[in-house]
Amino acid sequence: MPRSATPATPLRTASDGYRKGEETRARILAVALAAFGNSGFASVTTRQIAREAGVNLPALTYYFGNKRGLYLACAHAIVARYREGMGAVALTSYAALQEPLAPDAARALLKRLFAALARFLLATPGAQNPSLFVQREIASPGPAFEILYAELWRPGIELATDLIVQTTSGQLTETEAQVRAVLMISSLTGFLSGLPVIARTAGKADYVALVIAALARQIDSLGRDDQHCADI
Amino acid sequence: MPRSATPATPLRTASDGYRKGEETRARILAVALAAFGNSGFASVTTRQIAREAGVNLPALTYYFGNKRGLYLACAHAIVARYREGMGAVALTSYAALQEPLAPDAARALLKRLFAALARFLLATPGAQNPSLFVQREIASPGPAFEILYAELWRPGIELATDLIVQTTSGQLTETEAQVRAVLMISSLTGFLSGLPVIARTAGKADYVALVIAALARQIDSLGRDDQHCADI
DNA sequence: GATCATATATATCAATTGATACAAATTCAA
DNA sequence: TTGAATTTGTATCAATTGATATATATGATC
Repeated sequence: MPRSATPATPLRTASDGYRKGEETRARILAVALAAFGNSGFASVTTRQIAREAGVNLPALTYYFGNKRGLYLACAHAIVARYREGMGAVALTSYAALQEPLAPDAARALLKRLFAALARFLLATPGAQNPSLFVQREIASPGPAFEILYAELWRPGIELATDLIVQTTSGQLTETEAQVRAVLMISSLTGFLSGLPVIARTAGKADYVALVIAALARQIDSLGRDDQHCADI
Repeated sequence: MPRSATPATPLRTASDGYRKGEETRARILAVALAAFGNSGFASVTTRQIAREAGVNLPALTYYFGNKRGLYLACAHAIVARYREGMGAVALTSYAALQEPLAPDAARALLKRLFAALARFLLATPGAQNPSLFVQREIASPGPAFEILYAELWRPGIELATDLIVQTTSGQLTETEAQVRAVLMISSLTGFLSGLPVIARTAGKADYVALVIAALARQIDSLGRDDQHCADI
């Protein structure tokens, strides 16, 4: 009998006994995260997850209620992982944006933010990387869209947008800055999706450094209006 | 009885008789393209496609052999659409790259290439937009990966990479240039994926112009090394 | 050790899915 | 018109899927 009526976030008695179940739950979650991230909600079967996690089918129901509950649990885990990896840098920027911010200071924060994001995304090994999961859910909303949008997408875009506005001393409108923000973030996540394919032709390089350098250069060119804008 | 033993690309007798079938085939293909692009191969059922196309289930088998064949036909249609929309601009660049190319000329070609790509991708209405289909297949290879990789991804990346190398007068290594190319292309496709979500907060703006302007500015900053590269 | 909550395993169901056999209708050439 | 090829429609199958009823095993507390 399941221990909870709301299986998506099962209640756990305070007593730390029965720890084995927690490990099983974590193992299922890790397998599901990789599987869903790779192939999407519909492509992955519950049996496949159960087999790879070394459990039997009803274990998924026992721990997560149903397939959708497992998927939502993955989304929550992803949000937690992002907070763990990006929370500090994001909070620093949030705090700085509370008071007037000089363009150069904003630029430095922007670089630090994107460098942290690049490191966070490119450091996580492929199967456990949360980027593809999030990308998929944003591109074609599924059960976890609202969570990921409210907890990751919107705050991320807004933070980057605000920093870009400050970096350019208000030369860009809110919409223009938002377009830049989405373009920069998308370039990162898109690069990550293409990474396995890139490694197919080019060898293994220090892509983290290369990506951070490219983004830093792009951020540098943000506040400057002395470009020689040639023809279209 | 199906008219062909290789249903993926059914043979059609030269006589233009029986034209009604060709229309039905096109209708199924259009519906499938939108459905697969939105939700991926596994999420879409053959019945759903048949219903939306106004045909019955065996019609899919009759025209495309099986679900996989229909999916591959979608991939081929996407390649054709890309060729139609981008072929001219791409060929111009290919021709120019045959002989030595001045940085400013390469930069102009690069701008024109990305402006065309942005227009092509952002102009196509959401449901019929091929970008999501391609993105999905590149991020997690499915039945159509080889086609899209060989016909779209690799040539596209290579062309942009070569133009970037020429624009920067060889200041960037092949790998560095490739990273920039993937980042720029990914930013476009990623932006497209986020567009429905963006329109949720910001209103409807002329995103085409904004995106083209942002990319042009980024291209302008490519060949210049007088940046004030501050802290990380 | 008794007892109960927790955890795992077996067997099975109802619904959906891709695919097919086969019949009926339509279209074009002779 | 006749007839053959093409196109559309009906009914159904075998496999897979998510989920459940239910039995067994394990761990904790007294």
